[in-house]
Amino acid sequence: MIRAVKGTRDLLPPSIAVWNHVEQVARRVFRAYHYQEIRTPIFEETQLFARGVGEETDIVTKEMYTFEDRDGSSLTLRPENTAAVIRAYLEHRLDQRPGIQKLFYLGPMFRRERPQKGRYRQFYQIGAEAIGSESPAIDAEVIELVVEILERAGLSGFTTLLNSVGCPACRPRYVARLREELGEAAPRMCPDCQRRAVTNPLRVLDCKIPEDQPVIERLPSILDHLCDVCQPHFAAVRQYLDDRGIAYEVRPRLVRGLDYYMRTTFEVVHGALGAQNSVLGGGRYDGLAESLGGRIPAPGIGFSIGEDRLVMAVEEAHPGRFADRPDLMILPLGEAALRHAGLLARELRRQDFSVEVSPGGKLKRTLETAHKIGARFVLILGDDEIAGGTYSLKDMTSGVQTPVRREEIARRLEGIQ
RNA sequence: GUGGGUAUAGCUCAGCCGGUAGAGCGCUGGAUUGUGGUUCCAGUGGCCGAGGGUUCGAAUCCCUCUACCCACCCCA
Repeated sequence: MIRAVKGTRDLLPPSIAVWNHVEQVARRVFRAYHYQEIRTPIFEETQLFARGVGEETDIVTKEMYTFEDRDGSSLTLRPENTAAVIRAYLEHRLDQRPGIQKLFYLGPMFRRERPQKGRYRQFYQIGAEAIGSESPAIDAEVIELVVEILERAGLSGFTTLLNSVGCPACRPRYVARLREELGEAAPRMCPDCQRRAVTNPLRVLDCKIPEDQPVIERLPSILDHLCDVCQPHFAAVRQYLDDRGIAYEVRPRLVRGLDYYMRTTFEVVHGALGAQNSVLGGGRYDGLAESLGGRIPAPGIGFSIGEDRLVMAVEEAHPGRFADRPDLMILPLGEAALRHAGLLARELRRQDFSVEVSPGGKLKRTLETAHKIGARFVLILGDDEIAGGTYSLKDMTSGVQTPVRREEIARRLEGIQ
């Protein structure tokens, strides 16, 4: 039997309703903050991600779905979308449009990792980028926006982590300092940290091994090494978040995996997700456009929500709450009633009601089916009703059944919407 | 790439020390006429992940493989 390939999955009812709910909430919030949608291709030239994400990152070195096209060019299924959005910004000269470009996207991304809870090879991200301003006010607004999405989606009990990772002016100095310290400390740490101390010192900071924590505590903090630009920028972001009453925790050891981040970085974690507890990550990337070879500066900040993880957490918090239930199920008794039901259903469907028509059978069974599929109302339609010109409308929640005339049905259904 | 766990009905799982399969849920139907949720009855269901070995006999013991899950790595 042919099965879905490793790390991919079918999204089925009823949980697809949660996906739609999350996406609908996101679209509504994006609209409120005046973000507009952008849809970039699912695959791009490999170079875009190699340069955008960082040649040395794990994503680029071992997790990309890269293939050779028939003309010999190297293409890659997108492992993330920020680089592509910036590419589009440069390609279409969106810098020439008025104001800050605020764009959102949602869709599948691809990384060839070993699947586990909350991690898939085809996974979905809901993200946004605000391009064209270096102002810390934008940073705060972006964080406010993403928190708004999470809350309105039905998530609670999450923690927003905030940090600044500096910029090309100050981070190298900090990294050098860190290397120095690690020269002494690393030998006392876990094997992974000893490796990271050489390859990527910043990664040592978020090692999870308990024994290493005391050592990590004593390592220098990047926040003490921010330059004259980064330091006030970070202070301003915090100020604006405080103004809004948005809760966050400063985590000087929060580092991001993608090379393009600078200054503000943030992450939201949630307990109910297993080891992959991060629901979203984001940050500022003022130098990304240049590293893509663009001559136009495109300072920006963005985030991406791991939709699979958000859906998982929302489902856990509100089981069964977002199921798609039909407003009405029509139960015709007999051939004449079935024909009549077809016409009636079409009329109601044109008024945007969700209507199911039973193909027939014993009333007891069809009522049982109506109950199982969650129909809010049931309309019983037999010879008596056709003759009398009224229908029997039953409220499946209360069990109360009342005679209604055709023109009353819509109004009765409205009452429950 | 590394480690651990699990594979038996559509789903969740029993099945001890080897004697050729069970439950609950689901699904279909019935409990006399056109009334659901509860109840009762019946039916439907399985190459016991695949291959090999031990044995008179393997879902059960051994080996190999595969798949899935979880964790590491890394990240959303």
